[in-house]
Amino acid sequence: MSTSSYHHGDLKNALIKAGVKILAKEGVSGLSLRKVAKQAGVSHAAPYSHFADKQALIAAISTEGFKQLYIQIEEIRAAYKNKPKTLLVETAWAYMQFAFNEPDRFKLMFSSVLEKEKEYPDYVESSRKNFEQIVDVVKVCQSAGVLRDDSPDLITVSVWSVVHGLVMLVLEGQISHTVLEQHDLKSMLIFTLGQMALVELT
Amino acid sequence: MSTSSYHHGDLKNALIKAGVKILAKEGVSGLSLRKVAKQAGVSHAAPYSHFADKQALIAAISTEGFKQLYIQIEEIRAAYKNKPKTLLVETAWAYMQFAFNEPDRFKLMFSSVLEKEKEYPDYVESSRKNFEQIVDVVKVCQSAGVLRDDSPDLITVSVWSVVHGLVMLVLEGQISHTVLEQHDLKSMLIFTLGQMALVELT
DNA sequence: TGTACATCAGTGAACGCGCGTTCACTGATGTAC
DNA sequence: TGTACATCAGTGAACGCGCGTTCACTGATGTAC
Repeated sequence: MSTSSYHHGDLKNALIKAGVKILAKEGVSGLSLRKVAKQAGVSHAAPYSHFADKQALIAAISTEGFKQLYIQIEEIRAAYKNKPKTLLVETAWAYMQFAFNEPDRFKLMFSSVLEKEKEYPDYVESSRKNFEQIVDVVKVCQSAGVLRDDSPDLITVSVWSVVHGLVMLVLEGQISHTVLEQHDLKSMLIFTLGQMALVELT
Repeated sequence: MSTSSYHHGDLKNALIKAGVKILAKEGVSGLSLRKVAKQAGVSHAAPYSHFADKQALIAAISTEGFKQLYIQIEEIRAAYKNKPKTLLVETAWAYMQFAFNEPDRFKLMFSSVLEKEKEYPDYVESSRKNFEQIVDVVKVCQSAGVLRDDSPDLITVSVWSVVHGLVMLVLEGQISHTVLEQHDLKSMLIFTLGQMALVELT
């Protein structure tokens, strides 16, 4: 599987990686099949051997992102199994860090750029799994009296909303300079999550 | 100022309106100067008499959106001056309704599609004004014991985050079918805001 | 009131560009014998 | 072990398209006299 051979060997994954790189360098609007192919060192028609069209590549890039995020949060869950307050904060913080490490992949994943989700069962499944993962964290926090004992789905939507909203507002440059200068991101996250928790989070 | 004359009379505003319409029909990625010109019934080079480039038109479309949203929320503020709980809910609801009436303009306004904001002082100013408007609502709620008595800026960021996050997640189709079927948007908004409030909002 | 003229909003042709996708092809690979 | 062959991943030319922007122009308008 030398890189100099005519056949690439693992072009499919290489294209996903290249896509992630283009996303990081040029954003969602700069993501094109031709650039991805070039980044992977392959002719611009080569991706069609592995993806039906641009949407299919986008689906794969997103899906892979969901899986990575899932793993990162699983690690948090394992580490803070018995510390619900820390579990809540660190799960949210992992989400936020993921978003800041790869802003444009994050935006892609949680946007409707992918038009026919239904056609990509792997995408749908990993997205659903990530939601269930947060529901599980929320349930632990509910049992421990950290979050209100309401419908777990609704509480999850609330918690997710507040974290997702904060992330998006910061990512999109909507939070004023003055506010950002006075507080670091993690403090803002804890403060904001703290508005929702039944107990002090710090 | 007949519409059949060679000179349009109010092309600048007509172009903004046309842009809003294209946005509604084809989304942010479908917004092009050429389509906007066509929609306004004018040659594709005509916009350059009123806007330096595409970014300038985008700035104008966003700015006008901020001004409209400001007015809508001012009406809410006038109507519920002395009912802080209702004020909070209805302000958030106005924000949400604005987003759902014109999803793509909303996304445009609160995104970083506009690259050099600084070059559009009118945009920066109206965006800042809208933030201050929410801060004022938050302060009223704090005085009335509806929201925690912390830094108004931070509380505003929290409240804004939760509402913005919920809006974005719903707009981008991230909330699962099953959850959406069981709760209407306003209930979800009130529930979510309720997580943050010190008192029952209903 | 009528005329000459300056202004400048809007026109239409043209530019170069990058895009997604297709297609006939080529050549490296692995397998059957 | 060596050879013939089928497979199919990757190539490169070509397609049509819509885009932002420029430019020399035209003709409607308002103003100065």
